[in-house]
Amino acid sequence: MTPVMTECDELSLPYDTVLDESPDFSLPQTLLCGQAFRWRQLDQNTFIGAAFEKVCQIAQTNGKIVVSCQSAGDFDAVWRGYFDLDRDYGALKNRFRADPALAEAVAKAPGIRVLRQQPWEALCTFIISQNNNIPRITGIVGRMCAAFGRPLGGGWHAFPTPEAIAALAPDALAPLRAGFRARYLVDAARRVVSGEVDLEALGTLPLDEAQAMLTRITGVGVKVAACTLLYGCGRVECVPVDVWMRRVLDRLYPGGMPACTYGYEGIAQQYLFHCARTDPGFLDRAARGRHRLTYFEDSL
DNA sequence: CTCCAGGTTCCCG
DNA sequence: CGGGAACATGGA
Repeated sequence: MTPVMTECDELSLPYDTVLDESPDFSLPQTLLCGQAFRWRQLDQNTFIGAAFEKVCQIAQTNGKIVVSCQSAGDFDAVWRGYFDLDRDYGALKNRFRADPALAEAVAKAPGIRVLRQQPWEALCTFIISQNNNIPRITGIVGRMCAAFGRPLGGGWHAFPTPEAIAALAPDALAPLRAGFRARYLVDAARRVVSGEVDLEALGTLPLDEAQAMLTRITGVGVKVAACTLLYGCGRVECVPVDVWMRRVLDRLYPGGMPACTYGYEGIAQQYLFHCARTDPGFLDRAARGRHRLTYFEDSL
């Protein structure tokens, strides 16, 4: 007997939207730079993933980017916003290039964009990220969706709702192998469901108030709060400071992010983070360059 | 076997 | 208050 597939297990992505290729949008640079954990690379230039309870495949070939969606309205309703396609990254990068170190970082990965994810998913994935590495974060997030998220077809699942997680005891999360972070996820869910953490308000509240709301959650410190605000709430002025950005700030910007990033510090952060993490010589080179500038100014 | 990983909490001086 | 160790898990 062959097993019968129910209709909802099948995945079809019949609705294509075609975009022109752009120097401001690289799929690997954007999807593999540690900001989102729900994308699988099918080949060099093809990815499939889920967000906002939808699945899509996105491929870059022959000067075009093809976004293949489940339903007719998905591109405009979900993916246009998710990939931040209405923001002019070319103009932003021109501003950033006023700073020499940023100019190098932008040149190194010019196709990075900052995704606009859902607040709850960003909160959870960055709770999971603490003292952890990207492959394992991806694994835990995948198991979390498979175990508790609504099926979307083809074995894909939505990210679980706060209600679904709030209803669980922490040991019910044991199969995720999230370790000590399991109870943090349940605490976060409980506070979201109770309204103590207002995910909508995080998008507009003054940054210090939004941070205070998030850090009330056990297991959420300043860094995870900043990631939630930047990647989940569209707060592009927000800079998560992890070990890599700590080094960048100490070495290059002890007085804070440079003026040319004003209002978009979080986006500038993404280029700097990527460069510091993947290019071992970047910080030394950039710091030397900074010293030369300072020396030059002193000699005037 | 030790070390480390987009941190945070807890505890001790 | 400031500095460390502990915290689960798994890959190098």
